[in-house]
Amino acid sequence: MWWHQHNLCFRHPVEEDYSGDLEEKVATIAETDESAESEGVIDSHKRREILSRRPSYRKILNELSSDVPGVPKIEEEKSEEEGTPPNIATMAVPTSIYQTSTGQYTATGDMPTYQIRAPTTALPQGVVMAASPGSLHSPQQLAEEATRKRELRLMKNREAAKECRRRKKEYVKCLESRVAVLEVQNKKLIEELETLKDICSPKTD
DNA sequence: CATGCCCATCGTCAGGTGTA
DNA sequence: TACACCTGACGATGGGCATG
Repeated sequence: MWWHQHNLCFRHPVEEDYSGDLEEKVATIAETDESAESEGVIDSHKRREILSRRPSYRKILNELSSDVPGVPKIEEEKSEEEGTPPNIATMAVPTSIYQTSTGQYTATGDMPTYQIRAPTTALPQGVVMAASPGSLHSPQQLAEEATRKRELRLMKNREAAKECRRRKKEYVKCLESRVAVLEVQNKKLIEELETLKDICSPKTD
């Protein structure tokens, strides 16, 4: 059985969409919603501890597709999406440094300016390999290196989040179409059963 | 027109998962 | 085991719509 215990209650109003319901529908899982009352009681931190992970959408869908011929596989990348040219990556270099609980970061004070349109597997290599740790000397250089690494990490994660959301949408669409197919199938089987009943049952008149 | 509500989307963080 | 990747959660933002 699937990961159906995941997120039965703690639905984020927007991002946490209804895919869980679809999963239940497809798998015909008996719902145990006694925990619905506890919504809002458990804080976010505890929530994360409770929630169990499930496989990635790509994995799930690919497994689905191997089981069911009609189910499409999630593609690795759609670089031609929206018709925008790939491999455009511009980043503003932050100037000021601030301290957070997780480390020393920098900021410009306004929103970071970036425009990225590159496949996740083809990140700007020039940026990645720009400086090796051995070539750093002054604290300023170290700070710049840390900043550069952080910006790179954020950029990668931004793209990863986009891709993840795209996959999730695709996954939900797939589930929806699967629900439709199964409903039709179910209807047909019920009709067939009724027909067979009529044929097999002896007339008593 | 101003305000409030709802929804979609985005960027980020944190932590789980996969793999070399 | 370190590292990269993936994804749930959260807050911010902006657009659309209804209402006063």
